[in-house]
Amino acid sequence: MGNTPPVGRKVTLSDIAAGCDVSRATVSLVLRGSPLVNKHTRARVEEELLRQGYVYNRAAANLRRRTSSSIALVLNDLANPFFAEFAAGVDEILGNTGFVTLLGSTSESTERELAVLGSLMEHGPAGIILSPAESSDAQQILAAVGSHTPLLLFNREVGGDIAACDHWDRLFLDNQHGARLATEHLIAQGHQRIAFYGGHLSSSSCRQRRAGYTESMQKAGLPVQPNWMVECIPNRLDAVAQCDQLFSGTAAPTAAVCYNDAVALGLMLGLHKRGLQPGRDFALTGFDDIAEAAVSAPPLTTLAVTPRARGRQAAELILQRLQEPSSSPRQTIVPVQLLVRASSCAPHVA
Amino acid sequence: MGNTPPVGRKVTLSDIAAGCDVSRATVSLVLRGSPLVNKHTRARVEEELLRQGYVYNRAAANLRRRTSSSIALVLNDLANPFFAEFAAGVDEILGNTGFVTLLGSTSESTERELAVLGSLMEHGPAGIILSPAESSDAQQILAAVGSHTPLLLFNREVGGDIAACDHWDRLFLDNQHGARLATEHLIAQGHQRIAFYGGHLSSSSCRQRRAGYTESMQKAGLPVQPNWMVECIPNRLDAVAQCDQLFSGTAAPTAAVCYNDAVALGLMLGLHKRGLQPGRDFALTGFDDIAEAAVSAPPLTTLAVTPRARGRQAAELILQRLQEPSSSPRQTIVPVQLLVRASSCAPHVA
DNA sequence: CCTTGCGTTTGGAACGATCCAAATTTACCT
DNA sequence: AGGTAAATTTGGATCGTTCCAAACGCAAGG
Repeated sequence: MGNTPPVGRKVTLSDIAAGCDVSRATVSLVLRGSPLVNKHTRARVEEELLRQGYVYNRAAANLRRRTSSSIALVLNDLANPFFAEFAAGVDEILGNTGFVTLLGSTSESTERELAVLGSLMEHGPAGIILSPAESSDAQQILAAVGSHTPLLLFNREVGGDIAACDHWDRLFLDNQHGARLATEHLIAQGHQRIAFYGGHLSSSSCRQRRAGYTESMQKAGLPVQPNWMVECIPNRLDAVAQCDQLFSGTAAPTAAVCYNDAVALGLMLGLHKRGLQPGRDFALTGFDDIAEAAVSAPPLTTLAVTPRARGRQAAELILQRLQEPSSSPRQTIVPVQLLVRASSCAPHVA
Repeated sequence: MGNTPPVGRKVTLSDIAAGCDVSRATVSLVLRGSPLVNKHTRARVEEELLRQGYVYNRAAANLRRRTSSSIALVLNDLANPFFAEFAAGVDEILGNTGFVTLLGSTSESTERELAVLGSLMEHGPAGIILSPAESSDAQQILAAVGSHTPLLLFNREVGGDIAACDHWDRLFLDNQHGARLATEHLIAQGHQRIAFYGGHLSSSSCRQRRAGYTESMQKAGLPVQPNWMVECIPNRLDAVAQCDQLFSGTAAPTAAVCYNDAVALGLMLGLHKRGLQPGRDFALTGFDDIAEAAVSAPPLTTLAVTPRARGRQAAELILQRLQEPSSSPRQTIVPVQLLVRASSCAPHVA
């Protein structure tokens, strides 16, 4: 008794069936924990499964059942800690639900984005979570993913004919409100000449943050000088480099709302180089609350967006969508929270 | 002419075949670019593919061909920028090769690691890239992945009966040599009382780095005080918290080799709190060269490990293994490079 | 007219699972 | 024992693709 497992081939359900003299159907029922099968049969089958070292072939099952057990996660920049945390959150939930995460990283390239989406679609994901590249086009993405796979757009709006994609779910940060909170906080501290520093206008999140800033400035009746609106690549290095632009006009700002934490930390260094001490001579705020914001010198006032929780939320949203495929699309705007730390001091009296 | 695509169902190869009146086999040949099919037939089929919006079902093809087009990537901590960069590198290469990345994040939990591996195995990956959790057991992992799927161990050795897993490929950093470089650099700067700060002895990389440190100290004939070997959780927060331990003994160190950059940056803050200025009153080095190392105050001397390149390398190694499944297992130790910055000053003369 | 050969096309059996209706066994009640 | 209902098991078709051997059409050669 007990024939040996097959050699160059994986153990299949038929091998188990043959090994303990039942039909394939019965083994299948055991695998899925059906209450139909008899206790003793189940025990015999389970022993055989162990003995032969069976591993379930989910692809075959999915083919037959016309289901899917994967979710595609396509990110514009996985190396960015914000998205890395987000991905960890997504995977945390999906892993618990028996789904597997198909990863794709696009490095902000729309070409690569389309290629990655195309390749992932061939694996038939049940849904897609997409944080698009900066200049993604709605039409092209729609063409790549079709209209049968639910898609959750995260973090950024796409360009082009958005109307065609109004069946997508959306999960965005409340960028505008966040920037308003930061600006109002600086105004409350007594600042009047406040800049908006960093980011690219081509990204929707930057435009939204700027809008919040502008709104608050107008509401407070404060003017905005052109040289207080500085664009830069949203990383530390370019933020250091563009610092001088802030001070190129006649009226130098005493504070800045920064596009994100990376930019804010870069600006701190730039200020140091000009002999200004951030948190004493100049106030500034960030966005994201990355790990170092709490421990920089001075600690950075910023807006917490809890990317890991966002990842979990995104996963949950797409799973909900799978449950009710035809309920109307949802747009979720998640609030952000102002964390006041030492970098947003009151204006320095010279 | 031209019947419409099916409704509640995906377009299949049979739909195309029916749509342009050829057999399924012919369509299949067209899809795979076979030279056998006639030019005109190919054109007709390709038009029909477009017209119906066909998307290839790779799972079905893989089932029939008994192949796989995915690689599992299982990481102990995706949220860590080092691994996020690594993952981006892996995905970059795999994406170009038509493979898809199955992601799994384990959060340093061995339980979750086994669960994730089990779940990913059901999708039949062609290979596995694993950066194991701190106290992973070789036997258990082997049981989870079987011995038919090639596995590349990254970054850490696993515990338990390693002999059973000597068919795995390995890709490690040269931790010991790196720590030696850092220690020797500090010695050359004139330091004699040098600590090793941070990390957990349960991780193999920490043990290796300590070994390199100890080796260099012995070679230079320098004694090591017990309170100079401080363990801490390898993140910034705990590194700040444990700082005082360094100064608890009679002879305070004047420099420290830190387990990694996060720890080093934390230590900097801890030193500040004690009124010591890192880079002037105390010298220190990190490990990893994370983005902020270059822009901290002072900039951090560290060891560059180029995680993105490591990711690309890991992907290439596993692809090579798929090419030659039975060549003998490889162990690759990649060199690390010392980057001298301002944090590693000469001893301060009081 | 029959063969031969080449270039193309094709039906049907796989791959490893699930579904379903029908068959079989077991249990229970008169 | 006979009959019926419940519990358990099962064969065969099927998911969407690829493989393979066989068949087809057609031109050249005998």
